[in-house]
Amino acid sequence: MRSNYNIYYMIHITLPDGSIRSYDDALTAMDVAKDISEGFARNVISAKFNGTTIETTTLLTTDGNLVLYTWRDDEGKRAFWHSSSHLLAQALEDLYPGIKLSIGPAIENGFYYDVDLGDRSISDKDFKNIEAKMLEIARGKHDFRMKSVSKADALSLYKSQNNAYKVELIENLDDGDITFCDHSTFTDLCRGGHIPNTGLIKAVKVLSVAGAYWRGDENNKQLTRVYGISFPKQKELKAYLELLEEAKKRDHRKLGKQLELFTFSQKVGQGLPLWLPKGAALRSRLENFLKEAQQKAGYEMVVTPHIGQKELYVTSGHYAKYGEDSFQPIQTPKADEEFLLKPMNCPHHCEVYNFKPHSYKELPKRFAEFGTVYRYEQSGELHGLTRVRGFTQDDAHIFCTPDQLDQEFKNVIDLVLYVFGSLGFENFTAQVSLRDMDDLDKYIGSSENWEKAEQAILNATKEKGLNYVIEHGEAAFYGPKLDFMVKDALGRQWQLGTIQVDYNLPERFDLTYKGSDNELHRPVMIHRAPFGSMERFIAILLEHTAGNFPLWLIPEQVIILTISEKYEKYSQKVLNLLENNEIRALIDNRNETMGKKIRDAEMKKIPYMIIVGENEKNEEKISVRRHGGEDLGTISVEEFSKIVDIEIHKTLKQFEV
RNA sequence: GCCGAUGUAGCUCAGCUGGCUAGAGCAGCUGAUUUGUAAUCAGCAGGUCGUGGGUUCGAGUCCCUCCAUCGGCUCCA
Repeated sequence: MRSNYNIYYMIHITLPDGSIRSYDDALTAMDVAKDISEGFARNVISAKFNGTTIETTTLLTTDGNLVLYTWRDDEGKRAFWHSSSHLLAQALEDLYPGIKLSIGPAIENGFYYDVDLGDRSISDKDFKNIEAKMLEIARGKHDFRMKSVSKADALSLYKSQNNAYKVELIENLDDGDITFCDHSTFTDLCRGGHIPNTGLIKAVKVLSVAGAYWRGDENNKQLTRVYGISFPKQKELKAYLELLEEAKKRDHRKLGKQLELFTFSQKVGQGLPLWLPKGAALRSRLENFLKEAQQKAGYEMVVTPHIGQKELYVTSGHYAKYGEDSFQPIQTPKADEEFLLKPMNCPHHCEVYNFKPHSYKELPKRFAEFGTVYRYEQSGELHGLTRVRGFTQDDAHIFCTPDQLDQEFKNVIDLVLYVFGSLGFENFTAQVSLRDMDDLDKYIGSSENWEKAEQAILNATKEKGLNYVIEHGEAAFYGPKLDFMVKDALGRQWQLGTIQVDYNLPERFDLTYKGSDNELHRPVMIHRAPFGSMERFIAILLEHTAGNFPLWLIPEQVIILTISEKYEKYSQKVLNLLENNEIRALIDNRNETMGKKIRDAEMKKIPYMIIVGENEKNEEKISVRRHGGEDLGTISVEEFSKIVDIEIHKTLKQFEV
């Protein structure tokens, strides 16, 4: 790497392991990779220099930190998929001349491109053509080449194509910062971060099309979004598609049907789940579990009606915000009388608080209720049990003094962590949802109170040592939130537990307490729901466990399988013994073979199978098989009860205040 | 609500370019079998092909409306 002209200075490249390589001339990231090893260089597909994503062909002219990425790194995948989206765009332009490109980023699994197709449309019948075109381009092994373009040139290019989307994007960029990326005959406005050439893309799949509003605003034109994914090897694409198939088997809608937990009826209405006996049993067990913990944590249960006068929601501010988009008021024979189905429990709980004057000595008051609420979600938004129109919140509202807020908030975090821990949710994200500072009109309440509330949440979250992310613009209209996000089988994030600080409703409902100074003060309110809603929580739990719920929760823990009808009496005796030990069991004494009964029990995902026949009857014992096939041998009911007890207490701990 | 797709028996699915009384497996019912760790055998029954219109000599199949579901977008108190 010796040059005749630059012998007086050296370039020092620091690699992630801390080693420093020195070169006496400018060189590319790929040159450094080759210098490390030719084999490694063949796998390098993208790079970062001093924290900025660069091309592998970018000339490094100064000292700095270089990170080289392969397909195994997230950064590498991002570059791979970002590059693939260029191919998608080119393929679409080839197949649908005159379309207008807008944006096309890499996403968590793959990439998309949003295009304006004019009056044409794309459906899944076209996917094969698009894939074939993309692969054809890929095989050309075209290099990705970045170039700087002046703002004027960039604008004139897209203005000549009548592409208002790109023009809008460029207008928001500074002259000098504008780059394009070329490959083959294709060019696109682009910030950079590509793989070396198109030839690395060996497998491509167009996954779906969808409408997507320009800039995510439903007032803008809806573009066509084409989703795809690509891989360096055909084998990897196949594995990915198989993974998707596997995930679909854990879909809560499928399992809910299979395990007879819940159903929907067109006659009842969309988004209105019907809980079947087993689902209802599971649900009430979950409720009791939380009730017990809440009782220890000083909550008091209340019960409030499913409807409330319209005035209630005018007072709360919800009517102004959501009135139009809600189930419309219920009329009565009396003119001017209107009730709303309750879309949340807070206004009712405010009135519960208001039933008598409070002293600071009584606070905090913690009112809890499994409150069923109804929200008119847009039809296109409904999704199994995770997004419904009628659901039950494990709701509670804490009314406390401003001084108590921090501690109360932290206590609620403990309760949520207890709930998540007992159900095996370890991979959750704590999301601190704050205001969108660019659109403050959306929110009600004083900015001073918002400031206090946001600070309180951040403090508690940090102090509890939660791994958290901050999302601006995700707050509720009346206050900031701490949401516990969990992913479903397909990797979609759902909000389960939520804790929200609210200074607003106490104001609107004129809630007060008498302080030690004999003056009236405003309490602070915390809304919280550890599950979020029973429906969504059970849905996500189903997807996480694939229906193999924790033993303490599952509706049917044990099934007794009789070898033949001759052992029915003994099986009944075993059932009674199990029931005495508070084990939930049922008997399968059908006239079927053992193989058949086991198969059925396996498919119902019952954790334990007890087989009783001649031997068991004579020895007064039971033979136990665990779901999945493990044989626990022939043991007594007492020994079995101990096994069950140990397993239950492994996951279900007592809540400690 | 918007874009795209799908809708056949309780469940899972066949049914090609429109052409005899719409098929299968599982589940159900009846009978035989009395069974030892993932499907015993036989028979029976079960569908206005999501809904309402249209095209056609003829529609599960083609077209339109509506409904529901699925993947996204927007929304999510």
